[in-house]
Formats: sequence, structure tokens, C-alpha cells
Amino acid sequence: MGYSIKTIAQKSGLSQYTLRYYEREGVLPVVARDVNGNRCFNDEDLELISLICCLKDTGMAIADIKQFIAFSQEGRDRLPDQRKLLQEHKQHIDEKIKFFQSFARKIDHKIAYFASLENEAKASGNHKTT
Amino acid sequence: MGYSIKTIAQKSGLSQYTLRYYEREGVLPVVARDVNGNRCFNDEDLELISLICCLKDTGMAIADIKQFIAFSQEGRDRLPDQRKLLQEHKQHIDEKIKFFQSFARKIDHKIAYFASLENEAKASGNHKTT
DNA sequence: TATTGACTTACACCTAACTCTAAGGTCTAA
DNA sequence: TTAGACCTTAGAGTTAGGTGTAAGTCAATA
Repeated sequence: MGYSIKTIAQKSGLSQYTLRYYEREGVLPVVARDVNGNRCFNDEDLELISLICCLKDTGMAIADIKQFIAFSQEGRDRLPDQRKLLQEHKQHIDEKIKFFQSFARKIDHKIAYFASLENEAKASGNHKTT
Repeated sequence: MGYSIKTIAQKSGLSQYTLRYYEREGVLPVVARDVNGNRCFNDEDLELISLICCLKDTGMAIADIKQFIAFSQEGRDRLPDQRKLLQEHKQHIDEKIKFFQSFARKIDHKIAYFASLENEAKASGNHKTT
């Protein structure tokens, strides 16, 4: 009945240490326990962990994720607050995508420039670059 | 005659602490000094710092940037190594862009879902969400 | 029944990337 | 000639986000 921490670690890609750390910090809501006091995750937890990973991997700070989770535990009154957090984060992501795309172009130019220098170098000496 | 650390901090957006730290760590090549031993940056340094910021802001670790800079100080023999590092990093960036885009879609769905719940909630009680 | 393996908590430790402090040198303007 | 703004180094402290250890519980199995 429910998943052990080991299973969830495998499914989520987070370590057991990290899962416990997240629960301790309030990044995860408190997880249910079985009769022996062992954590007993369900599909809803798994779903939430996947969202948390997405938020984290797109650069949201643990403290902000914690705030988001806290709102989700408070009930429907907090839906607008949750939505606001997501919308703000979405904006950050959009900005990052733009920045990354512009840098991808910049780096492509650099690579082409290096390639041209390499061809040059085949015919001459060995000097400093950049 | 060159730029002071203060000027470079303003132009680059890095703090003076960070600039010194970068030089200490070899993230920046050793910077020229004036007669009093004060750092004296030039336009080439500024150019390099801009590249370093791009690498860092797109997630390259300080240690890898350091390696890149070390190659650039060794001369044209290392051009292929420099190019390889950039190409690998470019791949990471491309993957990140894809991941970020897919998450941007996911979060948009979530936002829409929250909005629909909010409308529902206007007519009923206050329960847990997510 | 003794061992094995998975789990628990509390707490110490680690790494990356800064960030600050202390103690001091040099230049310029009043 | 002193005040203030700027710089220097060495080294300590901070923050975020984990990661690891020690000591103990519990259940299944040889």
C-alpha cells in the first residue's frame, strides 16, 4: 500500500537523502507513515514531486517552492497566490529561454570563429587566442 | 590607461569581490597591474569577462570555465580543445532550452487549471488543492 | 534466534560560489 | 597634512542545497 522512499527515489531521480531533506524543509508536504513509522508515498505525492523537480530544474529556489507547497496545503483560498507564483516563475523561464537562445547563437559564432582560426593555424605558428 | 576594478564591476555586473575571486581561481587570466599594483583591465579583458558571464549564466561550472580559459592561454594548439568545450556546452544549452520549453507548456496548463478551480471555488467551499 | 536489509531520526559535514573583514598602501583635494 | 576615496592581500564567514554518519527499530528469512 503506497511506495517506499526507495521506490520514490528511483522513480523521481532524487536521492533518499534529498527526499527526507525536502520533507524536513517543507518542500514536500508531510508524508504519510505506515504502522512502523516508515514513509508511505502515494501517486499524488509522486505527481507533486514531479512538479517540484520541474520548478527546481527551471531555477526556482527551494524557499519559493516551499512557499508554493505551503499555499497548496492551505486550501482553495490560496489558489490565486499559487497561480501568481507560477505565473511569475513562467516569466523567468521565458526570459531564460530567450537568453539561452541568444547565447546559443553567440557560442555558434565563437565555434565558427575557432574553426576558422584552426584552419589558419594549420599553415602558421602557435599564438595566444580568445 | 585601462579600467579600474570598480569600472569593470560596473560594466560587467560582477562585484569587485567576484572579479578578484575569479582571478584568484584562474577563471580570469592574470590581470595587468599599474605602478601601484592596482588591477588595470583592458577591452580584451572586458570581452572575455562578457563571455565568462555568458558561460556561467548558462550553467557552466566555474571549474569548466577555468579549463576553457587555461586552454586559451596556452595558444593555438589548444583551439580544438576550446572548441570542443564550447560545443559540449552548446549541447547542454540546447537541451535546457527544450526542457524549459516543455516545462513552460506544463506550467501554462497548471495555471489554466488553477484558474478553472478558482472559478469553481467562487461557488463553493475551501478545500486542499494541487 | 540470529542475521540481513530497509527503514527511522538527529545531527554533522561537504561543495560551489561567493562575500566580507582586517590591516594596510597610495593618490588627490582642501 | 590630513581626510577621503580608492586600491591591495590573506583569510575567515556565509548561503544554498544537499550528503553522509551513527545509533536504533522493525520484519522477513536462514
